[in-house]
Amino acid sequence: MRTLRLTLNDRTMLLGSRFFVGLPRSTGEAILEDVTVSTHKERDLLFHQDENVDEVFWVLSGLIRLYRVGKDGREADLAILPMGEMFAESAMFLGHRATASAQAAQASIVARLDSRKLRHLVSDPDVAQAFINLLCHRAKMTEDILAQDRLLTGIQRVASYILSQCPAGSTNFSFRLPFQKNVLAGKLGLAPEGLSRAFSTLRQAGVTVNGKTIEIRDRHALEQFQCGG
Amino acid sequence: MRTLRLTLNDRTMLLGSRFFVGLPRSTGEAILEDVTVSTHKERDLLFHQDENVDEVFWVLSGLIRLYRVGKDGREADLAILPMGEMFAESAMFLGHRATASAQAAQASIVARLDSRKLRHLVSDPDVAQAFINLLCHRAKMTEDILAQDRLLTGIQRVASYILSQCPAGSTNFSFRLPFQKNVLAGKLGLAPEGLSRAFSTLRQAGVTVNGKTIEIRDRHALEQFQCGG
DNA sequence: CGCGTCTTTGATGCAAGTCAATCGCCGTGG
DNA sequence: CCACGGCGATTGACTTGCATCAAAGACGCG
Repeated sequence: MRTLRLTLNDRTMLLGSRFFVGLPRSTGEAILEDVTVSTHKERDLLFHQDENVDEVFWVLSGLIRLYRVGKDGREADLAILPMGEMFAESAMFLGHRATASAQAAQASIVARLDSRKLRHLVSDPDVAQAFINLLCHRAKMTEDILAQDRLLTGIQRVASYILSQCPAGSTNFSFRLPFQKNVLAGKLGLAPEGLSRAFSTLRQAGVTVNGKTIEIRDRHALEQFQCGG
Repeated sequence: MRTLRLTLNDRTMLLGSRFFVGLPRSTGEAILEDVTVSTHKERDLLFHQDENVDEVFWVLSGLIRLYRVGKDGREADLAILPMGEMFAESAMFLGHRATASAQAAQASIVARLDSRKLRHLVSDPDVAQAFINLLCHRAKMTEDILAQDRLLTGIQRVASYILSQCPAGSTNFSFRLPFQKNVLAGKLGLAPEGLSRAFSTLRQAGVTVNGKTIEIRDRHALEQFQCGG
């Protein structure tokens, strides 16, 4: 399903997101001029790896999962993108070939723009700089994940994730998972069963899981786990 | 040790490398104007993660290893950079903080440039485009490694690597490893012992390893392994 | 020739994937 | 309102992959 234009809310949300935030207002508005909007049910496929992709996308709501599919059909998540994130941006510089598949991990709304239009604007130094910032940030994210995969065990990655959700300074806190456990498992490079077991091991570090609510009794106990206890 | 200027060979090599190849000759030469050169023994540290890095680098010869160090001291390789590759480029856009450590994996020679100088040139659309291309390419590399780590076993990654060295169309070939097995193991996310065992398993697929020389009798047998045999 | 470093091999243990069964939750329809 | 069916989450038993430790072998270098 396709709706024609961006709501005002979505527009201001996007203008505050990573890609646009460094751009002059007028440039940002000009880019958003020709944007279209589409909605997707959970599990809808936006595009498939190696397919031709002539658009760039922004997540307006929901959650988009980027992943690769192996020869045996198994899938590996590369990123889980929340509201405001841009994607398929590197396809537009790499011959319009998608480097990964994109799927709605929940019901989602997505903004899209013909990438040729944006491509021309790269001659504007502000736009180029925005791309560079975005790409650097993305590169670091992927490096972080790779390093975590190689340096930490599953349980340690889960502990890290929980701590990353902890507001600085608090030792005792709780939060709601922003997505299904399924999705979190994929993001952390674990099978769903593995995540489940990790949670149950972390109980002894004072972590209580109830549906999507996670409660941490003592931050420091968790930090022990994160560093290899 | 530091030598003053670039040799003519190095200069033309760099001008043909990924970052410079899309740039007008004059722009490339201007950038290389203020470059300095340093040489490093194997295992020399160029910079450490989280350190301040005010330069960007190019590999003139040898091999530079980018890696992260975990809290327990274990190391995870993010990339092994051969001649012509640029690095620490994202530090210059991320507050001059290195996202990884860099070490010479062999005796190496490296060109370096004050990153503030290059930073100013990003307002030149050609230079900006060169950065964007570089960053996209790098992002894809890292994604590839992540996907390989998550989708393939160690043996399959080794098989993939060997096949990636195979000239298209030939079914029967041999080549020399461009670095120590140690380094290859790290690049593939394996312990050295793991790589050794992988080679010995692959013997039954017609792979013969003798020092740094690798010989493949039948490409197709290897492809079986790569896909999960 | 002898020493150190890289590599290989073997034995062992842990991490995590897989398969299968169960449980709990929620929405549907009777 | 309750019974049913479906799906995600959990748990258990088992298997595989790989790191680790230890020792022996190969290789290069002074």
